[in-house]
Amino acid sequence: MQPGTTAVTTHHGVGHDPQSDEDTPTSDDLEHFAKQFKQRRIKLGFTQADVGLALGTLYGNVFSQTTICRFEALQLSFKNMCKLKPLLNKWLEEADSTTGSPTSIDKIATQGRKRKKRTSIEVSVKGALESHFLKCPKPSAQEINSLADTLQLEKEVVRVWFCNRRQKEKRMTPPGLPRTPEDAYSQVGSIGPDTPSPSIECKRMYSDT
DNA sequence: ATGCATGAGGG
DNA sequence: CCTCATGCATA
Repeated sequence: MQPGTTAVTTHHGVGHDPQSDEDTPTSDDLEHFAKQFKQRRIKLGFTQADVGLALGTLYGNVFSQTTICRFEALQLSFKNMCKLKPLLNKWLEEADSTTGSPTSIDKIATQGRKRKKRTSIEVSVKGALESHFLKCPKPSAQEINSLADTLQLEKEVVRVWFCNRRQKEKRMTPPGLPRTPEDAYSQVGSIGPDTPSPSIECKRMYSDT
């Protein structure tokens, strides 16, 4: 491991831990924590779903595999990450201190609501949507209607697609970022406030389940 | 791991 | 209608 020399905490007065829970962490803190968390989680033999459930039985806040996965991948908003970090940190402490203790099982009742079947949007259509998003990330209801008609989709589907797309833009890790875990110093030089990279590589890595 | 979806809260 | 946190279902 690298003997982190990134201790940039502006200490002025009393001493305090950078990894304390009573302070808004920096993006760097979160990134590091997420990495450590995932590593330890795997080492301890837990899956993302297990953690989500454990959080529920420990503190009453149940989370799905999806959320844990997104946390580890930094695919949540900064605020959301800050909110979840203390919880996961607590779980980590518990998990590693509890040497082989059986976890209690808990279940929550599922709602009797009918969820709409996930609409599969064709790749070509997705491309069209993305093009429009680049021009206008926030189209009006009328624009959505128009688009929906052109693409032969329900306008609700189009509307939701734009909502989800906007959320993606707000994640900590912007879409298309080469997040190679083994990569240590791969910089393409100077990147501006926006993504000037015309070609984006899509890498698939199956490091763990 | 990720795409589409829900629902609460705000205006 | 939007944002935001979150997850079922699926690739």
